[in-house]
Amino acid sequence: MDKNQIANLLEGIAMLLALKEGSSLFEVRAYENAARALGSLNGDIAQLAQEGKLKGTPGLGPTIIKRIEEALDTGHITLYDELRANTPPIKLEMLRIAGLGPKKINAIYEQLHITGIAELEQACKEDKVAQLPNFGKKTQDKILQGIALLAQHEGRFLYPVAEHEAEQMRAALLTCPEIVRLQVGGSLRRRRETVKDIDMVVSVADEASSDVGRAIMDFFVKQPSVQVVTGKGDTKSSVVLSSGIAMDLRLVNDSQFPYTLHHFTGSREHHIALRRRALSVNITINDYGMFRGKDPHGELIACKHEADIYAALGMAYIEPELREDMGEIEAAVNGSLPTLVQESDLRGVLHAHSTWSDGQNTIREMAEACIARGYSYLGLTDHSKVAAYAGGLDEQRLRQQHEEIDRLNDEFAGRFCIFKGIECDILRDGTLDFSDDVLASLDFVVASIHSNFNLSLAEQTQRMLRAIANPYVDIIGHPTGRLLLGRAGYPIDMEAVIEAAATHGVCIEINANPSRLDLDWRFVRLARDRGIKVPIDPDAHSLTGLDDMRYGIGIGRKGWLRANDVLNTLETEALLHFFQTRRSK
DNA sequence: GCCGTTTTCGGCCCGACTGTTTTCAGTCG
Repeated sequence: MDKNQIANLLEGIAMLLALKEGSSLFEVRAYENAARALGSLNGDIAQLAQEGKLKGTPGLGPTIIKRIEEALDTGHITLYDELRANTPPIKLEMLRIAGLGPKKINAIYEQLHITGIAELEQACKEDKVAQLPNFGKKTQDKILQGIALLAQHEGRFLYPVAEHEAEQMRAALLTCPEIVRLQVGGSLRRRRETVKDIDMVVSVADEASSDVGRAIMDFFVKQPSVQVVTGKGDTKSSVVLSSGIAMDLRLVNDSQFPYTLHHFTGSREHHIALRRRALSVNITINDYGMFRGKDPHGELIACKHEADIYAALGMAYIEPELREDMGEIEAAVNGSLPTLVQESDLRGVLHAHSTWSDGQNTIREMAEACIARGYSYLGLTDHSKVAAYAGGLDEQRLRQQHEEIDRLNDEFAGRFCIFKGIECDILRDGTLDFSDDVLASLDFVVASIHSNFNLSLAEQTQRMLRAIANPYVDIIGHPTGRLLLGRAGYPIDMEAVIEAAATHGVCIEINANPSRLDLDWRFVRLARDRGIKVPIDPDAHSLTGLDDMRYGIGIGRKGWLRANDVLNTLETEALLHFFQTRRSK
């Protein structure tokens, strides 16, 4: 059993405990904390357990360590099995409905004996839920809305969808002259790969009356993109937009803005850790300020900007992308936070397609679009021959493509460079779709899996490791094959892949396509720590696909990448040297 | 269930909004 499987079991225990009547919420939290602590643990879990090194890890106490050991020894956690056996599955399903928590779920289950979501929907329509004690018509309607939302999108949205909605609303609100500051917070600001809802914070002048706030809230809920108003107050309103995504608007006085923005940027885990640190230096933080002592009406520590909040705690400013309680607080205290990569650090594009395979634009068009975006090079990577569905190139067409690239490079000489690459399929057995002498004719090789997704974890990992060991492979493309909100990636031992890539000096890309964002940011950090260069690649199949680079930048920043950790921040000559040096080894 | 340079017991981040009930519990972020 690996680390993530055990973390999932612990998370499951937390969820099941929450649904069990009479259990302690703090115990639930303890299991949640433990699951996360395990997730961010480096190294082989079995080995750490054997050497007794789990002890001392914050969040892992004697009881939970015993449960981890049980999972390692037997593949099971008895507590989990028991809880699972005693929890009707419908309770877990109901947990995913917005507005339903453990208490209401238990009340519904005990009194209506529901066994499925469809039955719950039926019971709502028959007005049975509204009749329950402490329930009412509005709660019932909210449950129906929640069920509809769940069916529509599984409750999450791709980053660009949320970004677009947020940008539109931002532009509309900025026409209100009373608004002093306005910023998007939440997971969107933290650049998570998918977003559940949009948080926006606005401020008005300190001396503004509550009428001003009310007018802004009225304006907000009347925007054309608002479909349903789910809550409205003077300082907070909630809506669902026509795209199905929920949005909260928070309104404060301008002197409270930095504290509130910080609060609504999250993450929850970052705040718990930060507030714990604040308490240890006798400071209390809430949505509206930070105060000396334990009294949230005590002496205010004045902050104009978010950075002042961290400074008051004796810490460096923590970029929103890093606020996930993954070690950023310790790093901010001891001054070891990285200077994160920015889009302007990128010098060129690697991993892009043209009309030679399944791209929509010619090589020239792609190259000129790169020049227009300020890039110095394009690493062209059309598909290899086995990818017939994508018009993959055979050896002869590859040679013809190289002639075209040579002509274009002559034309662009001195101001732009096209590198001859390929996105070469990794075959089922881990060999590549081209022979070594064909691969040798290229400047660089991206190797990707596009078939046989259903191999076992062991087989898929072996397949990838064999490809990584091929001396002509420079970059692994979209390493899990996942499509966000669409399909899970193929099973693969990513730690083993990263280890092998580090050994062979192979890069692992962040595929910047917003439906992929693969390598996952949680593993980007690990790859970086192992010294792996991580290219940020658009996998562009058209000119507009080149604009996806910024989504990859977001993920790179979440993975603590600095500019020199990213392969395509290298200038043309340096990158060529990098590829040639790998070849000569 | 975890944790401790005030604590080995008694805390655990903190507050808005909602709905139902009439003073507060539940949910959410």
